[in-house]
Amino acid sequence: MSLRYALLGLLADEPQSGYDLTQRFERSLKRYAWHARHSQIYPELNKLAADGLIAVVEEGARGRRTYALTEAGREALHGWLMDWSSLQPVRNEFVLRLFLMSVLDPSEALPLLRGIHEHAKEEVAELEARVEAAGGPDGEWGFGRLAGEYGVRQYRAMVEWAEWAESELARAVPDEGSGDTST
Amino acid sequence: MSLRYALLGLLADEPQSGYDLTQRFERSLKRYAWHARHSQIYPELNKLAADGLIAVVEEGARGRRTYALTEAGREALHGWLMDWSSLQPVRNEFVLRLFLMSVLDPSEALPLLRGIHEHAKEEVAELEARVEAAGGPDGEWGFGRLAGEYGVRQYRAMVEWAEWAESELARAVPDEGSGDTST
DNA sequence: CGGCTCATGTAAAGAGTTACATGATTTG
DNA sequence: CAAATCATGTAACTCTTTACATGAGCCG
Repeated sequence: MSLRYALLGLLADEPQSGYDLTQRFERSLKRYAWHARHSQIYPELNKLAADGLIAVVEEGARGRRTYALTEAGREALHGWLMDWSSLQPVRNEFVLRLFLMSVLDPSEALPLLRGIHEHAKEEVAELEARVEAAGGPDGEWGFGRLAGEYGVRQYRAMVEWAEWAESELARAVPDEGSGDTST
Repeated sequence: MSLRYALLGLLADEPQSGYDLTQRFERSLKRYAWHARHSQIYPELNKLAADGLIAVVEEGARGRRTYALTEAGREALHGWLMDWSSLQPVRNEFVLRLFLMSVLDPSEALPLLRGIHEHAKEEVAELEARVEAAGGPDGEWGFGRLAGEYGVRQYRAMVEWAEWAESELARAVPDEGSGDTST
C-alpha cells in the first residue's frame, strides 16, 4: 500500500502527471526511501482515479494527464500519515551486506569499506547542498525538509561509522602503510 | 536475489534449519535490513539445495533438517559480498513518511515526532546493550558486528534528528508549555 | 494426554521488475 | 526531417505476503 500513499503525497505537493511522478521517484525518492517504475505507477494512478482519490485536472500535449488530489484523497493521505501503527519493515541490502560481512576476511573487507566511506562523503556533500538550496533565500523550507535533514544526519553518521570500521579492521590487517604487496 | 544470499550468509555463520533461519529474520534482520517468512524461506532452501549451494548435514526430530554451505555455496556468497555493483534500492517506509510529512501541519506532526524520538531512544539502548554483550569478555565480536555498530550510530543520529525536528516544529506551534487546551 | 512449540509445506493474491509496444511533440 | 524526449500503456515473470494445512515431539 505504500506506493499508493507515496503517489498521494507527491500529488499533495503539487498536481502532476504520471511522467512527472516517475521522475520524482527516479531522482530523489529512489535513493532514500522508495522506488517505483512507470509500469507500476500508471496502473496505480488509474486505480486511484477509479477510487476517487485523485482526478485529472488538466490534459496536455501527447496525452499528458495532470492529476490532483480530491478531497477524499486528501483525507486518505492524512489518515495514513497520522497512523504509524502498520509501518512496513525496512528492506536495505546495504545493511544486509554489513550483517554478513564477517564472512570476508579483513583484508578483503577493508577496500570495500573505503569505497563506502567515499560514497558516503559524496552523499553528505550532495545532500547538504540540496538542503541548503531548499532552505534558500526566503527562509521557507520546501516539501520533504524533514527527510532532507534526516538524510544528511544519517549519511554523516555513516561517514563516522566507516572511519571507525576502517580503523577497527586495519588493526586486523597489519600490512598497511607499505605499498608493497609481495609475500 | 537478496534472500538467497541472506540465507547463504546466515548459514555461513552456522549450519541451521529453515526454522532457525526464520527466527533469525524475525528477531534481528527484520528490523534493520531484510525480512522473509517461512513460506518464502523453505522453498528457497530447497532451490539452494537443488543448485548445490547448500546441503543437509543433519536430520533431527520432527523432520528437522540442518543445512550447511557447500564449497560452491561459499564461493557464491563470497562473490556476492565482494561485488557491490548491483545494490538494490532501499525501501524504507519511515523515510517515505518523512518525505511526505509536510502535508501535516506542525501541531499534528509534533506528537508523531515525539513518538519517534521515544522509539529511537529505546532502540539505541537496546542496540548498545546487544553490541556490548557481543563484544563480551574475550574481546571477540561475533557475527554482524559491523552492522551492530552501524545500527547504534544510525539510531543515535535519529535521536539527534528528532530533537532538532521537534524544536524546529515547536517554533511553528506557539501554544506549547501550557497544558491548557481550551480555546 | 492436552496444549504448546517445533517444523515443514503449498496455494492464491498482491507488489514489483523487466521487456515489449506505441505514438506525439519538440529540437536542432 | 531525424533524433531525442515526452507520455502512456500492457504482459510475463519474479518476489513477497497471507492464508491454509499438517503432523511430530515436548512439557506439565
